[in-house]
Amino acid sequence: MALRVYNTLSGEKELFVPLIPGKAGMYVCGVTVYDYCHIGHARAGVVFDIIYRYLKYAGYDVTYVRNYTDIDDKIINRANQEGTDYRTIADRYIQAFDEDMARLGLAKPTVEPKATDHIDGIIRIIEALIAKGHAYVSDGDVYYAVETFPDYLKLSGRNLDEMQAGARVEVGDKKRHPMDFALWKGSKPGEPWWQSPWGNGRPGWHIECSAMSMEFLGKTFDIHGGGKDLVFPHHENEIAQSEGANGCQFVRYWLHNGFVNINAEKMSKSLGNFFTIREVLKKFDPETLRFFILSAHYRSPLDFSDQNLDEAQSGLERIYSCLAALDVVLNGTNPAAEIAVIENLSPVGLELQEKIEQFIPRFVEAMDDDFNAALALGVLFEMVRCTNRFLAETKETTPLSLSLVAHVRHLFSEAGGVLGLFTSSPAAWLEGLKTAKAGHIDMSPDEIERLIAERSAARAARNFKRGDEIRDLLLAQGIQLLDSAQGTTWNVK
RNA sequence: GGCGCGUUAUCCAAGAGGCUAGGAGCCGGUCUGCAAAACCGUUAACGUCGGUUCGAAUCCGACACGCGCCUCCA
Repeated sequence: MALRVYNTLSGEKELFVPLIPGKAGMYVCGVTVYDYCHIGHARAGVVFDIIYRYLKYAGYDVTYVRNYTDIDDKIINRANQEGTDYRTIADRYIQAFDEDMARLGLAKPTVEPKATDHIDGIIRIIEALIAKGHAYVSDGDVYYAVETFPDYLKLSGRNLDEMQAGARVEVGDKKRHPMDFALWKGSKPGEPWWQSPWGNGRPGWHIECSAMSMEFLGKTFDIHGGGKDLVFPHHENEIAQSEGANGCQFVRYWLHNGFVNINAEKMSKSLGNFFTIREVLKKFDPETLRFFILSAHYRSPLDFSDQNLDEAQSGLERIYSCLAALDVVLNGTNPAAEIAVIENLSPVGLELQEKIEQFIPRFVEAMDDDFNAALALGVLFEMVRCTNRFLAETKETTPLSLSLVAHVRHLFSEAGGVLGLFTSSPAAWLEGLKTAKAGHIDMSPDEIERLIAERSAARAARNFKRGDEIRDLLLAQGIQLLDSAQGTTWNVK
């Protein structure tokens, strides 16, 4: 049983062997803070959150670094549009990012550095690159000379000649080679700047990640993550910078998450077909969004639509309903999960017992296989079905049934801790879902209650015709009635 | 133009040669005055054409369709 991860560099799943036994260093490219995050950011955040959680669960001492890119053309443009400074914009959207990610239940990384706090480190790397002949100064800018780095494009599996055939590369007159990229940009009037040996200016986009990862994780570390779209040029350039400057391997395992699609097309700022996390969370609860993201493998494309979110919500509701039923049985007690006697178990009880024993091994097997959360969820659902069956046939609780139920509950908490799910109290989550749905109807709760009372009276008088009329009336409003021995309640369909 | 990925039942989705994935839905059952909800059960698939193999959704080849990267992107 060992963790295997898909490494973009090799194009294969590889056994995960950390640089230092028992430890894992992980760097994930965060966001450029110039606008609210969209659900593509949510996916990247959730994906690497469960990778982080699973590495910890697997026993590694993990150092997780996720940066904020807080200086960039887009931030400056936004500041100019609003007539303010870059810092105001960056700080505003850093805060927004933190709020969004907290709502999605992301665990805090070990460090969340900002590019602008690492200008010194950035300058040191650029100096080293110049000294080694990998970079050159040109009219206040500094560029990386890609032809001096033979391994350039090894991550994306291209070559320089083919890239040029793409013909979308502009040949700047400051560059020696059209593919050379900026490490340092001389500041234009009105732009923020920092002092450097090459004059006042600011860092290029790629260099900050080389500087910050080296600062917190060293010259070589285990995992570097980000969206697929960062493979080229961002991560390719990071390799050129870090390996060019340090002369040793930069990253051992490159992990890239797939995109969120809208109607099978990539969702992106440039296409304008994106939804912000905030918009989505007005309609769906954060855990539903997280569950949806986890329902596909992290490298696969994920098609976003209301229908798919609805389905995710139904699935999550199924699990929470089961957990709520477990909590009712447990009724606040916390019996030992150890099973003392397993004679007397019915076939269904024996099956549950078997599922319980297999649960963690199967869960771990799924997650060990390149963090296959979708498969892991399948294991959870099998447990739900088996548990429901057991609860349905168990009329009275016994110490044995209680211990089985408690064991199941513990397992869901354990798996939920890795997936970042089931953190709410099941009853509260289900109630919250009902309340949220109730916000979408026109009828007031008082009016509904009045009609329910009238219907109950009619039914008591065996006037089922009138009772059914009221039921149909409410249903037309999207309100469905739930009759039970305790009376009638309602929810929104 | 170059490089790469994908195509699994009504929909979403896992699956790296022989083992019921799973979810949503449909349908059937339990429950109910009848329903609904809930629960249980059940159904069905591997883009096309070839090849390798005792055996292919899975490996190889061709084709078709879709998508991504090559420009800022998660």
